[in-house]
Amino acid sequence: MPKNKKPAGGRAQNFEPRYGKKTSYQDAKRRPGQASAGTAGSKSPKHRGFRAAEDSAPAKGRWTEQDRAGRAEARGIRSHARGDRAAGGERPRFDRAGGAERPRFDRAGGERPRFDRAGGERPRFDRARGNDRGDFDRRGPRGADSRRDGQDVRGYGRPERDDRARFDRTERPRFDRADRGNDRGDSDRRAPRDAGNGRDAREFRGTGRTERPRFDRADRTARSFDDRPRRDDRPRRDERANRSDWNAAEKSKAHQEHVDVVHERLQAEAVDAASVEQASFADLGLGQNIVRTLEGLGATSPFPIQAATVRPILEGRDVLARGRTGSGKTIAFGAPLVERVLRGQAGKRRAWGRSPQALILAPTRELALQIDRTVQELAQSVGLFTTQVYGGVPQGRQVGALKKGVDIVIGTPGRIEDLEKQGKLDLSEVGIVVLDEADHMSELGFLEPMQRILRLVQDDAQKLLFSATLDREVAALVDEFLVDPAVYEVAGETQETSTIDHRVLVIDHRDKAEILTSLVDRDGKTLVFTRTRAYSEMLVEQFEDAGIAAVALHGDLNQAKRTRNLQRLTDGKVNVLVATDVAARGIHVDDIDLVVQADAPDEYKTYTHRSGRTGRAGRAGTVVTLITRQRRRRMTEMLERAEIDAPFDEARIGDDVLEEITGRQAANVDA
DNA sequence: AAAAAAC
Repeated sequence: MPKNKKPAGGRAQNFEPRYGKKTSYQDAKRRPGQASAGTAGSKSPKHRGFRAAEDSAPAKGRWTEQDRAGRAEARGIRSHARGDRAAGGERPRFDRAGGAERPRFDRAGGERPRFDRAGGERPRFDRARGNDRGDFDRRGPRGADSRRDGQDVRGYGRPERDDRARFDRTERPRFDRADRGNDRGDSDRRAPRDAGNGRDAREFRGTGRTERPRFDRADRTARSFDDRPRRDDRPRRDERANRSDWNAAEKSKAHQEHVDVVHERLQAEAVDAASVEQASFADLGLGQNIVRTLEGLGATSPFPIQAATVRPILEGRDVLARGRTGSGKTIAFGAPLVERVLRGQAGKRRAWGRSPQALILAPTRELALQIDRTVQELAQSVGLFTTQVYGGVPQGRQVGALKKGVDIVIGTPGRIEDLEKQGKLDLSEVGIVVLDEADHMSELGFLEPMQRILRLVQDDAQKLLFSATLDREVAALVDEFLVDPAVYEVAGETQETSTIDHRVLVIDHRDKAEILTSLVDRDGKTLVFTRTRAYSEMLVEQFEDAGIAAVALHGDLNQAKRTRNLQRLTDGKVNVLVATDVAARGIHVDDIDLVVQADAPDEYKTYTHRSGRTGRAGRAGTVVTLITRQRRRRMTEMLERAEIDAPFDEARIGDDVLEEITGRQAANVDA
């Protein structure tokens, strides 16, 4: 029954682990997820990330280590493609003149590429001449030695970065919450000027790898669609066979073993907030209308991930980007995508029945809807049209919109394939594809539909892969569909620069129901995650019985209920949403300040994404995970992989710690 | 093992 509202307990407690000791990787000065003997996830010979001694045996060639990593991480695809290239000696050429068929993206433009042709020729990156690893995969050998030689443990391997991101948790300053929002470039639209003092202003240059294309303004060159290599110049599909077999086998093995697969971290250009904060959206190359619309959306100056990706996307590059949850990824791909479609459509907009030029794919319908809300505004401002294509609703409206002609399709894989097969959605002119939550879209069940869809768009369509947990799990897609992708992440995105407090409550199972009720009995918006649909329904009932209005969100509900229930939380008509992992990724509700994990997640990525429903765009939030005693070890290991340091508290019904969690949040909301 | 994604 309604209780709590106790004002904040001592703040300091929130940052002082009172349970357990520091996690092992802190002591070891090593990042979780690093492949090594001591790494969680690679200790067991049964684990996919496990590297036995013989693993580092005979060097076979310069890309052998990568090859090996690829086999473990990408189920062999990547190595295949590499092998072909290496054997061929030279990277496939894409000779524009010789091309029998021009990409259809430029169909209306006569002989000239229409899509961003101002910049002239695209620079050629000859992989065979030394950049044999590409941007996607240039991490050094993963042998035990590479960790100990003083290099950045994260694998940047660039000595000049030592002044900045050491990722050495024990040495990093801790920030009080009061300071937050002032020291983060992305926490505040006011873009603090003092951010990152003492760091090098480092733009998008590939330090230490001279062969990487640079993105200084001066020597930046634009690339048209025509300049892009055609996919049939790449290794043929039959030569890359049995990918699916690999996937299925590896995945099912992982499932059988209940292994939380830790993929190798993607190597990325770390974009320093301080180095990009000067640029405005207009500076980055976006047009007036879009810039104005962004302002209307509350985006007056670019967040770091946006500052990083807008330019390369406008240049036509394939881009992989990792930015923490709530860091503004939708705009990071949405704005340049609209700009680019606009440029490619000059003079031929609004033709009846025109086929879409861009496709944005999301793993859930709610996320597709949400992306559309942002992208549609941007598109409208320049006279472009978007439509959603997702399942669970009658297809009539979607088909009707497509008949009239749309420029940008946003949707989920199933319905998109369905309409395409019915001949009601023509993907052949799609020149830009975005995969939001790309790592998730590369998982079993999603990967093959994604591959089928990507084969339907233009061979040389630009691909943009975004996720807060982007890792090498996307390798299967990258190898087949991306060309020389640029990889970005935002520097310094660590727990210390986050606005999320993490707590773990160790409870008795018999207390669980009552503790859950007391946690959601509060003023702010609370999102509760369960492992199963049934349990989420059960909890809703339980909360309602306790007089707390709550709604559920899971895949057993029809789409109308799903949409309505989420809306009710957004509108504030209820304060409690109980959801399965359908709501784990991407969903943005402005002011969720407490996430309760009624069931602990099994995977660290799930932890990251669920947690990311709070603490968005620099706002404060708390994540509480309930576990029983016997799960402590597993929880500790998962937190290590998620790179989260959270205090464990024993809790019983009515304990102060519960009041502290709920009461403090209520106080924050008032503030 | 569960969840998501088409009808």
